[in-house]
Amino acid sequence: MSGKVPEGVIERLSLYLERLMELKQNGCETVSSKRLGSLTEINPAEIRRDLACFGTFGKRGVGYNTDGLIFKIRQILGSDEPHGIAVVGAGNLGSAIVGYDGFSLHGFSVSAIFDNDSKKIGKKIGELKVSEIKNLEKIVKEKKISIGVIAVPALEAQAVADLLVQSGVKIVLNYTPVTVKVSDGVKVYNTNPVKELLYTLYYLSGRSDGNARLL
Amino acid sequence: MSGKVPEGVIERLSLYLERLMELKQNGCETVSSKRLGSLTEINPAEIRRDLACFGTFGKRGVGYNTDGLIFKIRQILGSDEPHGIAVVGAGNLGSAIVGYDGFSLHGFSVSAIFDNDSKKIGKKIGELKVSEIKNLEKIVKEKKISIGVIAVPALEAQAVADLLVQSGVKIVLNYTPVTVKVSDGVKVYNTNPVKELLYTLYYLSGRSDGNARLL
DNA sequence: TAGATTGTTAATCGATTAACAATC
DNA sequence: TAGATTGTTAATCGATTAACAATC
Repeated sequence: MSGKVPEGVIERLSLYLERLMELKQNGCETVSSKRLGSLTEINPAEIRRDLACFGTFGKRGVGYNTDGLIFKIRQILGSDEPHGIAVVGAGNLGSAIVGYDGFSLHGFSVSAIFDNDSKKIGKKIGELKVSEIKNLEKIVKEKKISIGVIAVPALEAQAVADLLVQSGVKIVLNYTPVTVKVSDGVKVYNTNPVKELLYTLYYLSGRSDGNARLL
Repeated sequence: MSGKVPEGVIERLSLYLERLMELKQNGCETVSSKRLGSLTEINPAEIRRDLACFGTFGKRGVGYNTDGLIFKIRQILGSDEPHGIAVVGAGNLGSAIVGYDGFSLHGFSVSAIFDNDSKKIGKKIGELKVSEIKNLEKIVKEKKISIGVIAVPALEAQAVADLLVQSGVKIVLNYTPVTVKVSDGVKVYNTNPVKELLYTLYYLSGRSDGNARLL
């Protein structure tokens, strides 16, 4: 097991996790690779092989214990522990992210929001008070926040990224259209609806055979 | 040329496009696959092969004409024509999307925004007036809008998706954490920051060798 | 025991890379 | 002409799938 994990395994793992959580909610205690394969449109053999990278979790003749597999995948990904998120920018986008309710199921939670606009500082967004951006480093370290979200105007994106990295954040989600650079050891995910749109356009405009697998 | 296009080519094409537009801004009239390769961290041979799927655009001994290649890639992707976007939901998220300035460079523009809250209807967000959701189908058809964005509470996501599809939209960007289903011929992109976070977590937590290629 | 389904090996498939003749 | 770089073929690499013995 382990050795080297093929490209794509980790991406699929989070897909399995999502479906497994749905199955669990539906009271499903056991699931076969065949079943999970039909839910995810992934070949059952591939699923078994993906899981085999990390150990043997199933029972021959039976399948996988839903709960057990959820637990295992979380362990593999690292989402078995809680992760704090710091949002920088308390405008429309920042407020929307604070209100996003897709994080909590996976142990993520927005635990601080920052702005440099004195009119916004101290105001409440959901349960959170907007903090001064000057206090970012202190608060990020205090709360051991590992994820930073850039939700400021594009021009300020790089400066915010630098500040986040300096404060010890390990993952940066950048919602501006500019590409930010960070030092090694920190991972940036530049969200980019345009990339997806372009990708999808191609498969719609009759330029392909139309049998594309979308992301 | 053409035949069947390998998985991943289209994704890379939009990356090339981005870098090419930067090069153009810097006054670069010609670019070699080697240069583009170093900017994108993609093997030059792969770039040439990717482009060869669609024709021969370069000059041996010289490279590619920046402008010409931009034009060609746009043609391939379908972003040589303008595309209208309808945003549904005039809350924080919808407002943020209207203000997003990454679309215009690629011919996308938000041309309508909708809500069902009478307090919001008629209000201006940026240059746009919020329209009643009842008029969505009419306006989408009138303006020949091909892209719909779901920026409403999760519970309403599926209903909005259905309405968008019924109105003739061909691409749906879903910003809620629920997975929406649409009929064949329509492509949904379920944006999912959680998927990216989980993916990235793995490569940070020392569980891998740390040499992952991020999306 | 018979049926089901895993874990894993071997076969297939497809995508990436290297190499090089063509040619600007 | 000499140097550079393409377009393309052949070689490599890695990932997916099929098949099946192990075993619940």
